[in-house]
Amino acid sequence: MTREYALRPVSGAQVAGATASRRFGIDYERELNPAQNEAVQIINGPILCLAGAGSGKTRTLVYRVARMVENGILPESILLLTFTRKSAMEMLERAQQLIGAEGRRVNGGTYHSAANLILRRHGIAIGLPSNFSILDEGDSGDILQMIRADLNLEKKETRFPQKSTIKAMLSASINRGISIDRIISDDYPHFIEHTGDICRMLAEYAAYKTRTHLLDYDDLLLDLIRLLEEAPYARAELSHRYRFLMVDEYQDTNPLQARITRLLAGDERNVMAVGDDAQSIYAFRGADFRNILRFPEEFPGCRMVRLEENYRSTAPILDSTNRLMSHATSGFQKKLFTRRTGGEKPALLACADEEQQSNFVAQRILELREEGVPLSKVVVLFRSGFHSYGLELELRRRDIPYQKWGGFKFLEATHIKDVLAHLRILVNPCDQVSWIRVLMLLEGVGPRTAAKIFSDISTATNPFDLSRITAGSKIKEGLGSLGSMLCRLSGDPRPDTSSLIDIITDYYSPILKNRHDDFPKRLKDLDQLATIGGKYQGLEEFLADLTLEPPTNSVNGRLADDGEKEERLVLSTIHSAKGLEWHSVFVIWALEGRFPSFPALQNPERLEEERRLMYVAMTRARENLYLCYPVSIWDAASGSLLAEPSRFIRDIGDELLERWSLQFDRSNQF
DNA sequence: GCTAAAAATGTTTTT
DNA sequence: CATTTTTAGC
Repeated sequence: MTREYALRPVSGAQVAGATASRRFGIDYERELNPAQNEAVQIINGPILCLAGAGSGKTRTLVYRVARMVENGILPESILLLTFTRKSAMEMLERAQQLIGAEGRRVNGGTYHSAANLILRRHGIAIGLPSNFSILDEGDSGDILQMIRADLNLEKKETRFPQKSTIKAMLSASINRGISIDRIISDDYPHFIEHTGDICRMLAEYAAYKTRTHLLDYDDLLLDLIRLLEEAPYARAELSHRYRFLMVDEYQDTNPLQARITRLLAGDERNVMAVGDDAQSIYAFRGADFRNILRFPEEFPGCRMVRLEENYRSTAPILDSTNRLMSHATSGFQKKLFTRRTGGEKPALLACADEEQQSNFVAQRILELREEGVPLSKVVVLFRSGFHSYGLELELRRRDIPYQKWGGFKFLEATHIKDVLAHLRILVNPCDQVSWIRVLMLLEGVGPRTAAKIFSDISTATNPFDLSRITAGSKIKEGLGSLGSMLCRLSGDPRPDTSSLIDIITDYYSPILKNRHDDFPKRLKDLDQLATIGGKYQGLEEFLADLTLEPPTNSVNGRLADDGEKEERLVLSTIHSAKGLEWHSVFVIWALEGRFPSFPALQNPERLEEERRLMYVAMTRARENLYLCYPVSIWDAASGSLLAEPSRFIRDIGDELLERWSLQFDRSNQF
């Protein structure tokens, strides 16, 4: 997502009116509906576009880019903020298809990736060095655990929150703009007695990050705000450079991102926000659908356009999703319409158990393929990553190729993190977390010894000279080979990321073989890491991108690097499926306690979010929609029997769905 | 005191 | 299945 950028002088003519030539030969009035066209033609000033599911939102954004460029606006001065890498890529690709090479010059990415780029360049204005490393959730957890040990908070009689919970508290506090005390007393009342200790840890965490030049995801946003508010010169330059902002999925922005939008918009306020309050599904990370409703107040005089015609789904599917949302207790009431009459009602499948659910899905998918629907046009959606485990077994048994989105990520795998830690040390030798991770890979080194060795390293003139560190002979041996490798790597004047990874992999593979039985698979992952690295010139850029926009391949799925463009079924969490569409959609585990999920059952606001999540899932379908649930399942996690179909199915009602009854057919079992 | 191996446990969703 | 806690071993 990173691209080289050259600042060019801007003249007044670039925002000229509609008289500019139509060089792309686009007939806007014919290719867009009136509402879409209105949104496309309004270029200056704030505009809010409320776009229902499947209403041609991306199309509108892409055409608007074309219109702007036709008007003489430099593609470079357009900044497209989207929520996921997938949608950013899709948008830039489609812009390119429409207007050619100039489309490539449009800037696009997530708020976090934009913050990263801007801070690398301008961060120095607020005292931030440009070689900072970015922490993912796991890294933050490692640091918190270390701090907990340092503060002697390890042994507690009453339950102390886990590191991931503490991080979640901090994130909630920052992203929602609520004090940490209130977050704990409202959302984690059972930990209230530890409030003091948690605050001590978090203060230490903040100090630690500053000291070692580390930024977590939230810091990227916070520091960008700090830069824009405290460095007027940088802000002026940036709002001049990104003169035209477009934000997709605005309903998923949080207060910090809204503030960034306002700051970047500058005085000209050329901002378009696109979104749908009914599809807000990121409240857990501070997003607030009311943000989009507040947009007109934030940008007085803003124009409003509504896109309500759905081009995606058939009428029966849309009827059921409209019905689902008519039970919503908050948000705009609205009804999408479609001209795609005909088509089947969504199918409802009560399965005996998980096995039967998996069997049905697999079998039906094969039938669809017979009917001419390729695997790649089919998706199975579920609430949580682990809901697909059973189905994955069945798919493997039947040799149905699939890829899984969401759930465990490539870079969360230990072997990937190990190799990346070596690279991070090279970029940022103050990075204690990575050092300790690397040192603990050595025979005989645990957390204690690693910390000791690190304190020696941090005072040394050359951090990679490990030969003079005092340690036992066994440890010394390991330190020796680590040190010589690091010296070799850091001595390379023109390092090439992929060969760096290869050298580290050579060093690391004995360790890998020692620890993991499945090392051939993991070595293949490392090969792939090197391949990815080959696409970057700079190491820093590679590491930042990997943290912000990780590859979507799951570790255990078959890797996509084997060249052949095989047709594959997609398995995805609903969150990862947002903004996309498929010919046929299966939603599995539509069961009280799974979807809506257990933790959501207590809280009406969360339940509403689950409803929107179901809405997002169902509106992905063009032609076929299957809602499946096992009739009764013992849930070990909650210790209860789940035997109620999802309340959302009841809300839709029987007359809009078609019940399929499953016959037992033993011939399919083996 | 520290490390390493073995048993237990428990899972939303993502940048 | 991967992390976290417990226990054995050095």
